[in-house]
Amino acid sequence: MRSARRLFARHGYEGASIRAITTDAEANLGAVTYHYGSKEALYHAVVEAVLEPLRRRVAAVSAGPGNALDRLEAMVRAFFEQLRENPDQPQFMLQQVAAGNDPIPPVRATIRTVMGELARIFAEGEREGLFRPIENAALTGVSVIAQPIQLILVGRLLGGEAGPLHGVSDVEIEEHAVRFVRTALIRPGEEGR
Amino acid sequence: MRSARRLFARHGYEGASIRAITTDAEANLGAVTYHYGSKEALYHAVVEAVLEPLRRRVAAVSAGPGNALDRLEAMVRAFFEQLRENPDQPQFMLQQVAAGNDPIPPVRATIRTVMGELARIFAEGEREGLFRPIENAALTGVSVIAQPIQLILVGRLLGGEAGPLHGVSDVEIEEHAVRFVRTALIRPGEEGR
DNA sequence: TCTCCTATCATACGAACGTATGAATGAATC
DNA sequence: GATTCATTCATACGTTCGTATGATAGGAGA
Repeated sequence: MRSARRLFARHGYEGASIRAITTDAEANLGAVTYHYGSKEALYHAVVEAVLEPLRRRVAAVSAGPGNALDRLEAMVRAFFEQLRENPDQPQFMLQQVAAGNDPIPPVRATIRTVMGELARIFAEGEREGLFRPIENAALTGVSVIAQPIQLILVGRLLGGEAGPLHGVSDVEIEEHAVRFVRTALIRPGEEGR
Repeated sequence: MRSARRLFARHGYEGASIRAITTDAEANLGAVTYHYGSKEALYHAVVEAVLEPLRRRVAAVSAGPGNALDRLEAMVRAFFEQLRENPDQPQFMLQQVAAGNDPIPPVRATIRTVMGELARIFAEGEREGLFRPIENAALTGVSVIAQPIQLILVGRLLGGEAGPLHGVSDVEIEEHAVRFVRTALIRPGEEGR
């Protein structure tokens, strides 16, 4: 599983061969077929294993303490935490998106969970007068989630020796994302909160 | 080229075979080798062909009229225009990012151009007092560019029959992105501009 | 000790891959 | 009309792919 996860993330579904995975895992070539039935089944298992903890984390934040702004910030931080702990995960999410096909069930479930929790936070934030009016919760949700995902991924890409993000720490990136999202959503006059 | 572009975008580099591409293009199997030399050379040609117009467009916006806020908005709209006219492009950009390897030269050039132009806009916006203080231009640039990319891609994914973005038009998506970015960067008190 | 049963192993199979090769084609040049 | 030359075409090569198969191993339960 660990090898599959890394190689699928790095090279995509077609690019990661069963041979490469089993060799990396120091297992026999037949191991995938025996334990999972097929390469595709292994892939689905990996995706589910990657996304399930994210769903749990998101649900926990949503049930957590604080007002809407606190919980929004916690949501962004939860994404960062999750993506930092699982360096291969963003690639998976983007591969799913980039493929453009109907997403497989665990992806669909994760999208539904995240969007649902964000919509609740937005609604509460508007009710409390903490947030600006939000015209479309789904679009705003995408805008918010885009921050951790894009920043982590692109940050990795631009963080190289000569890249524009060279030397920028993970903490700085997270604080930037939180500030950016907060600023975009908070109602003018509530900035102190 | 057109077939290669579509199939590379849809299935990734490894997932799109020369046979599939040439069949789709109603060309001979040998056409790729003859005209480009190898599959990899074809891929590089496709990436360059996809990114070059984007670089031109970004440069044009940066040289265009208006204050920093106008040009920032124009930049976001330019991305939407570009991505709408080239439906396969976002996948390419994300595949490059997801692969995590050293980006190939056209990608590197595009990143440099976009980030550079955005940094100029930010600096001018701060100087004019139109923008909030921007702590890190590169991070803020990523946050801005994440909007069109993520919204177009995820919008496609969530726009299905039962998706949360079903029925949301391209125009609404673009207006949302412009508003989101504008709100996140404009200095309080300048909202009327 | 013998019997299961699960797991690992080496190996084989057909299909699909990227690439190479030489013949056919057909418009341009003389 | 003959020649040239850039393309197209059918086909072949060796490799790698996902999967299937039968042998082997080794601990658990009788």
